[in-house]
Amino acid sequence: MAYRLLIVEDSPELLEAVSDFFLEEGAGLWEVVTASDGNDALAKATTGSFDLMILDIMLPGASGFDICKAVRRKDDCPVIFITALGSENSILKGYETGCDDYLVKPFSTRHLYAKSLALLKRAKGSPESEELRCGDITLNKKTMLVKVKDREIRINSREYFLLLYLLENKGSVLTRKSILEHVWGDDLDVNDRVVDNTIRRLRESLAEAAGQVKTVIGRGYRIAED
Amino acid sequence: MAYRLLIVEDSPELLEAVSDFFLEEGAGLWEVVTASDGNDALAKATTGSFDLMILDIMLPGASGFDICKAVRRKDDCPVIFITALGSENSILKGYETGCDDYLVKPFSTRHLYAKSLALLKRAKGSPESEELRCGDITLNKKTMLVKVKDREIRINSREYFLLLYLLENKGSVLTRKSILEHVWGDDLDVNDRVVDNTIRRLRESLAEAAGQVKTVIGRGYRIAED
DNA sequence: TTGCCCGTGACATACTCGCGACACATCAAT
DNA sequence: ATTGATGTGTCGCGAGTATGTCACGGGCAA
Repeated sequence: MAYRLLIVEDSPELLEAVSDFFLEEGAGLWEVVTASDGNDALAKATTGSFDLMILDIMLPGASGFDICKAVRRKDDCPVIFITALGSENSILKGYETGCDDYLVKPFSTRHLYAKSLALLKRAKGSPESEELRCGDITLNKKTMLVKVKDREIRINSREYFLLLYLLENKGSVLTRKSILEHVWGDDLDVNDRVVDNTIRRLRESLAEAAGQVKTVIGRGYRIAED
Repeated sequence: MAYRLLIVEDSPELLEAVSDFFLEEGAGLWEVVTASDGNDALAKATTGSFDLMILDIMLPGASGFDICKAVRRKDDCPVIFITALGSENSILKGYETGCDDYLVKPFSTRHLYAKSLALLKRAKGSPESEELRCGDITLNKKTMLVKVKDREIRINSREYFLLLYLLENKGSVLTRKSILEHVWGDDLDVNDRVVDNTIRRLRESLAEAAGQVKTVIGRGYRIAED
């Protein structure tokens, strides 16, 4: 699914350059909304829901600072300032209003793009990773194929979603209860032992990598690197 | 509780400047570990557990990239590169290795500090931030792993929840009654001595850190820094 | 000392979990 | 429709682990 991005910048050329770069570089990854004056931006920022905002500071109407503050009152959406104001005070003011990053013009669009990905990854968890890996196990969300040491293995649906849930929470201990909720959903009229059994079958399917599925007695299960 | 910060930089002056700034500006907020060559840094980064790393790229021994990659194999700790390498390629390579930010020298220490705070705030909710620490004991609520001096220990479920309760109320004395209520819940038809016994077993599990679990005669138990 | 409080080891029991076996549903090929 | 292959839920057993209980003894304060 696409990430919603708001770009606010009063120079039409720069706005277009940045916007185009995101659209071309991450084909389909971004859904870009733009604004070129402060009040328009404020309206869009406060009413819409975004995954990332890139804001100029000096704007006609409300300033980038104003927009950032307004956003922060509402949610925790990542914010990057791009501005010609390179003074230390201005930078620090930016961070005080709660921005995540501050880029002084002129800047490399590619650099901005890399920053955005890193920030999004930090805020949301990895953007475009279709592959989840842990030790010898690789799971591809798109093809739904699972590999152990680059050898493809046969795995059935319940096991697949269980493994997916484990991998998406690599390292964490998952209780039976939460496993049931996430993998079985609302069919909560099932026996507790299905989890054990599915874990067992998953381990069988994983063959050499079976040991990576750890049981934490009294607490649940987790997946580990080895 | 202090954030554990690793700073790696081969110029002694810069290293000291940055380190001092963090220690003075955020009095008590930071626990700083430093390294000035790549191999030392690599050892510290992979064995210790940190909340943030600030890495130079060009170093004697392993490079900052190497350190970042090694760290990423283990966990998700935020990484900021500080370097004289300002070329676009180098910056992008930095982001590819999974860093969160890339600062080109010369930079403002105050700016670095602000970035660090913003990043740390953002990284909340990541595994590292779910950690409770007291003296040599670290408990991660997400992974449910307990470490003593960075060495993982085996602990069973009852002991785990007892330790969790102690750590969440670090400093306070907890009576047997309140411990029973919180750790045992509704099964209140248990003997009073189970608490003692579980405390004993917890101390066994904690090995060297056993002394941190203090008994307060006539009142109950508390956990202390040493 | 006396009495209370706590630590400790031993022990019995309760519990968890892995496992095999089986039942039933689904689905495709015949 | 019949058949068989496959996927999935359920049951019950047994080994290993966790946990509650008890009894004993030591330390400390009065």
